[in-house]
Amino acid sequence: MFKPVTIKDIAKALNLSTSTVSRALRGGYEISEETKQLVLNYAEKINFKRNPIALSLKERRSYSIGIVVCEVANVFFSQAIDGIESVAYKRGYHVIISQSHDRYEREVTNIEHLANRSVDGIIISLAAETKNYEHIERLNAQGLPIVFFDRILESMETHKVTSDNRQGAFEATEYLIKRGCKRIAHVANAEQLSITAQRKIGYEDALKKYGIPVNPDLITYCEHGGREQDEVEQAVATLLAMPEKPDAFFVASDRLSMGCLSALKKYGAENILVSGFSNSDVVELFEPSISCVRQPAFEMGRIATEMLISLIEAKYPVDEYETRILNTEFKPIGT
Amino acid sequence: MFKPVTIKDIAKALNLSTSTVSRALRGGYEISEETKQLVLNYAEKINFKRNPIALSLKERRSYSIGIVVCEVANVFFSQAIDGIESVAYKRGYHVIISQSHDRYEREVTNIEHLANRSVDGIIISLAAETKNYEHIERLNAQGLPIVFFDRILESMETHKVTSDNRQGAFEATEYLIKRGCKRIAHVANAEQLSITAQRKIGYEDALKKYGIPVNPDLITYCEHGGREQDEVEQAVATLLAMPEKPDAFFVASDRLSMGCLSALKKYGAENILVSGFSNSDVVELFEPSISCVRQPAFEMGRIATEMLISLIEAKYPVDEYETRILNTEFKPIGT
DNA sequence: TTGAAAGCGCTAACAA
DNA sequence: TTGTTAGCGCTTTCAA
Repeated sequence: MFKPVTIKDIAKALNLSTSTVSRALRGGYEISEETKQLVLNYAEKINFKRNPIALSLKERRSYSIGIVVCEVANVFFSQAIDGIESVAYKRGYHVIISQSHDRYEREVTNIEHLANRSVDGIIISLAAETKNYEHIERLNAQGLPIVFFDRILESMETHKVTSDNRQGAFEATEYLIKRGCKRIAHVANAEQLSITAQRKIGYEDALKKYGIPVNPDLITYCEHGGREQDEVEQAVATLLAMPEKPDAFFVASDRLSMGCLSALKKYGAENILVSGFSNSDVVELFEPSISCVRQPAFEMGRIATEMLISLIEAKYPVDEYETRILNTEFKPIGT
Repeated sequence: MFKPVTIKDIAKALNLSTSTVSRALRGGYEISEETKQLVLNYAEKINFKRNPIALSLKERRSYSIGIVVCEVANVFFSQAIDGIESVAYKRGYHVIISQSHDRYEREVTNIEHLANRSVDGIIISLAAETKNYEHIERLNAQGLPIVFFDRILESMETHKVTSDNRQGAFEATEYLIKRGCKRIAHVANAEQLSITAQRKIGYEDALKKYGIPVNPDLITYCEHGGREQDEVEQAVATLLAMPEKPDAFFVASDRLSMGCLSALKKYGAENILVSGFSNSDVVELFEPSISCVRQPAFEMGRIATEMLISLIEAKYPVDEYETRILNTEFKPIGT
């Protein structure tokens, strides 16, 4: 069926050996300009392309990197992917995207799929449901380069990129306080995620700064990251049903933010002030509205990829790792 | 660095030949139950995985399929991707996603990247800017299985999946007419896209049915698919500046719909009624609001993948091709 | 039932 | 400067 031309075909046609052809193709030294042009012209004519699979087998690397995110339909992640692609392509790498849908099993399957010599390294943001990290630790121990972004695994020794989740959460909460809110609920992501912990600290710090007591009842975790809208609606309903209803919501992620706004609308609680993490580009269209903490998603992807490629191409084993924390930006409603 | 175990390691450890190990691993016949178990147990113990690259080279296929869409940040496409993945994984295929960002050059690059023996087939929705199809036609002629979905290439003989764009557009336009609108503008995608033509026909059919003259001045094409918001704002501004201002908009795609709503809000024209194609799941939060034509994106992805795999795994050359047209669903505002 | 050997497409020592 | 050859990991005839 699909039968691409090989180096052998060229060799035969030109009456050369495959190695000569190979050398000519890769612009080698040790070859006469004449032969080289001959080969190059012919290759061009018949539209020859090196077989990347054979190359991979030979070089024992694939020039492709794997990405694992919870889902591409999430603006934050699709922007991050754009950032990843921007440097990957420039450096000659393919990008293979896979989605965990915030499920542990999917994450394991995807990583194993990617790992087994078909990618040279992996960039990952953990699934909300992941609590066991063996699948990643094992690969890392085997020497597969892994870089974390966004939802990182603190305990693993490798490069990491996050945004300043603490500060972002602080600003979002402070904004609500300054707008006069006193009972600020926090709809959080799965408890074990790094970002959840950081954002919670920021939230609490803001409350403390203004002398507002931290009330654990006002904090709800969505263990599945809001994978099903039910989960979020449940959380919102519970908060709204409290004897002393919250007067504001601080929401910890893009998906949760959308879910909360929907739920608030559904329950007719549009008057409640909302701020939260979201990279949506149509946020100004939302009603009820939301003040957003923006993460530099593209930049995070870019940096994570630089880091990964530096690991992949490192001549000597790397033992100094870096954690980059990028600034967030706060956008109050209507700006 | 990363050094996975090979079949050879197993052979050495167990004092067998590589061929025996290979046979045992793939549950072959011609092998004693005893040896088989021995190998299987050992392989399990050391967590052996076959090297997919070597396999690909050998079998001359990669068990992976390539996808080209304009962007994953678009809900329609991310849903379609979920559909594609759902069947691909079940059938043992990897999925490699790439984005054209509606640019012709990116589409060409991506396709060539994917094609050269690293994928067994391609599922594609054309970039808005693509007007020349040689890059696809050549591959198809070479025997690489290709399936189109959404933005199809009518002239190519292969399987295709679309939704009923004509009917969807008809319903969206008819709705506006029934709400009393008389001057309905149409913000369309790039003119050469299959979906643009179909949706325009649906729009015009509806107008004709109700005796409203088709006014070409009310139709604006966005040649870049709304890749930059400027393009959409320009289109909206021009329409709003007409001596007889339109009283409604029919918008032809998800991206354009978002862009139009933003632009309408910006120009203070929220009173204009809007309907259009959109698979957004937070559409009820939008202000101004929009009535949506929903496409069965997941289903389209699913079917396209079934089709592609049937082409890939076909024992004999296929020469009967199918075009599936799926129904859309119309959701008036507030339902 | 097992092993030896060839080959998928390519590169790189080594020889000529 | 060019060709010969071995080998990347795996499967698969063919022989034993």
